Amino acid sequence: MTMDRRVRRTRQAVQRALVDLTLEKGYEAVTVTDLINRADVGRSTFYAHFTDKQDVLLSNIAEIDFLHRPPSTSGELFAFSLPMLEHAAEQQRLVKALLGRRGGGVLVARGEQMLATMIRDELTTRGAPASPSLDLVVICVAGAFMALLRQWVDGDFTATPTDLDTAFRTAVIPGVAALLGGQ
Amino acid sequence: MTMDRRVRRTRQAVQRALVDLTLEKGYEAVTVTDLINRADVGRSTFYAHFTDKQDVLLSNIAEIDFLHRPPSTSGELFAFSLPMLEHAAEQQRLVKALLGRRGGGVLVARGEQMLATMIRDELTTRGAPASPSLDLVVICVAGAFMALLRQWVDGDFTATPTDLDTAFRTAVIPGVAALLGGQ
DNA sequence: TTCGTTATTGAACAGCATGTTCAAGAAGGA
DNA sequence: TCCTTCTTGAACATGCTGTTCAATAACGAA
Repeated sequence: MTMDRRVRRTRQAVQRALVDLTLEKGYEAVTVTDLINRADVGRSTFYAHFTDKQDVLLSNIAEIDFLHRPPSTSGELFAFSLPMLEHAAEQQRLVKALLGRRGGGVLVARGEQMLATMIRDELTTRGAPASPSLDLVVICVAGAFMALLRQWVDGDFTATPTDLDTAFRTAVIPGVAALLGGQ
Repeated sequence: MTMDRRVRRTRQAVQRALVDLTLEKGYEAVTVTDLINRADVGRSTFYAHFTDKQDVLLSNIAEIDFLHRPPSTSGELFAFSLPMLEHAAEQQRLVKALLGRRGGGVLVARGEQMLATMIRDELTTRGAPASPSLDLVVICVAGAFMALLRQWVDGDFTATPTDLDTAFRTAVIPGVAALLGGQ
């Protein structure tokens, strides 16, 4: 499981280089050559570890660990929201580089999918019957949350996690609650 | 105002080439050389009209005209929804190429901004006091709608416009209504 | 410390995309 | 018709990609 120390050093250096360079130039503008230079790693070494620029991006997913939180099924609806936002606030650099406007769109898409799955599970657990139309509502909720997150990140984290959480709940909880109550 | 016929022909050929190629390979994978070949246009001609691949993309915005609908301020809340979706359903090819997963993310971002502005105006017109927290709710609503649209497009337009409209309203109208009613 | 294994290096390479230039020719429209 | 404007194709410098290879360096287990 624990890799060779050299491997660890190399991979980390490249991953950090991607974050740094993305913050500086935006993900699109970052080239493999940039990564190599910034990470101070041989070109052949890079391709021994990653296939792509995007491969480096995806390898960073594990580090955005607030996307993997266990869905706290008990308690209030969408309890994931506030803790997730608070966690994001603590990882501003990383989150901004990877999820921001200047970041690679891939992670946003993945995040939205993971969120949607999480939300769908929560709703069916609470008694909503699985159906195509439920899925559509789930997309709305996930889209709302991710849009909020993106906006926050691109606006350099003005507003507090609580502000965002409140807005999110204001917008979607009444609708979802009506859906659940009506069963 | 009306351009030289040659100019019209050239620009159209390139724009169409972008749509076609995006549907085939995805926007990212399309190169300027591809556009030139498909449009059957000289390289120097291309650069006489566009600066970029992205420039071609943006020049297509005007064609997605349902993003410019006048906000029908009267009648029900978010009346733009169903007509917009119906219009999108009629322009599947174009919409899928430009707004889909394989399309350039730029237009999605623009669409979300325009939507947010439209929604904000509608809410303030109806008496919601302008404030930062209102803006956050607006982001949620716009994000929900765009997420729905993206999902629809990438799923090849299964579901009807009415289905989507219903889901959208189910998810966000109760929350927004509470916000308006509470004033 | 030793020693076999594994990772890194740097340079070189072919391939391809970009964006610019220019003189010659074709098409437009008044 | 005739002047203007657009298009053409080719050539070019530049920069990025992804691969290869033999030499060297670092690792970690015994």
